[in-house]
Amino acid sequence: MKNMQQLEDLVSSLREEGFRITPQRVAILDYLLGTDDHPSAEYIHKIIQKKYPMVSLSTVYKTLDLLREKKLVSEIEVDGESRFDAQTDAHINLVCMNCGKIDDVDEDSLNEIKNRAAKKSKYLILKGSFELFGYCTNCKSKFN
Amino acid sequence: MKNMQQLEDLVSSLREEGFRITPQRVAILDYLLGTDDHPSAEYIHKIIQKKYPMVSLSTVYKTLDLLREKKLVSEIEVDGESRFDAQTDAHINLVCMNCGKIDDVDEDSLNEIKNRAAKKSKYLILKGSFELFGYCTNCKSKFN
DNA sequence: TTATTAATTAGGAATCATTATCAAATAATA
DNA sequence: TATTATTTGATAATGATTCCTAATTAATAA
Repeated sequence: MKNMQQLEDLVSSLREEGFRITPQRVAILDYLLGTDDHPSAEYIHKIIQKKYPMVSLSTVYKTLDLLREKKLVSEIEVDGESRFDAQTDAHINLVCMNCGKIDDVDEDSLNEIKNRAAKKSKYLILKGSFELFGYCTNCKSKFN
Repeated sequence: MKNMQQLEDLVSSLREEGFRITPQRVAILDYLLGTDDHPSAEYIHKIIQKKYPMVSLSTVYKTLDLLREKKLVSEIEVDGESRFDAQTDAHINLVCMNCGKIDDVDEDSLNEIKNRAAKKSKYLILKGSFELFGYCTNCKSKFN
């Protein structure tokens, strides 16, 4: 399994930086690496609890903070809540305004756009967030 | 003044749709048309109160809801709060992670990107939000 | 101009995601 | 195995936004 190796690498890199490797952290990272959902903190908590009933919501939040800071997960804000994703390369998030599903779409031009905006604006740009909102294939039939 | 005409047009269109034209609504719309800031609801409230002390924060929220629904203003979520903008055409928002300033940058390719993503994904896409985060010209010198 | 009335406002309470706090538990180390 | 600094869990605090409702008012018609 690809994710197994990926998980071990990320765990090693955290350990090398002096962070402790707790079952909670591993469980959360493991879950995020194995899904292309874009779960909220609360949803992650609900899922993780099935396997590890002793994981608290506040630990989920703190672990996500850590992973975000280490750039191991990306975060987007949708409708007043944060959603997380192990896909950290620049991409577009397609957000369904009905069911809340989020799909990733690759788009090669995002880096050029970033560079153009940086040149035009003189901002020092560190990250980007590209969202398109609408209805997914399942939901759009309900809005005719 | 360009904004005067623009304000009257928007007011007329609201009135024609059966909405009442209150001083609160006019004041908020007027302010948004005259600035390229991307104020939060609370900031709008603070500014409006200087001229009209009797405008409540809940009215600001409700007016912004209305203007957003009528697509007269656009909204982006940054750092847990909504920021508003009378610029409703597709554009990039450059967000300073230090001072919170937001600048608009035009980018012609956004519509093509939207169309490509729609085709790839089969989503029905209704709107987009493109943000780049970093440090503005004033703030970036502090982060060397 | 005034009366009517449905839409709107003000103000405060409620909500909800997130952050803060801190005592208890534990991963890393020696 | 003992030590200790980090991390966790439970809960309180925060803060933006939404909800609620009586009072106000814009629009309309007499």
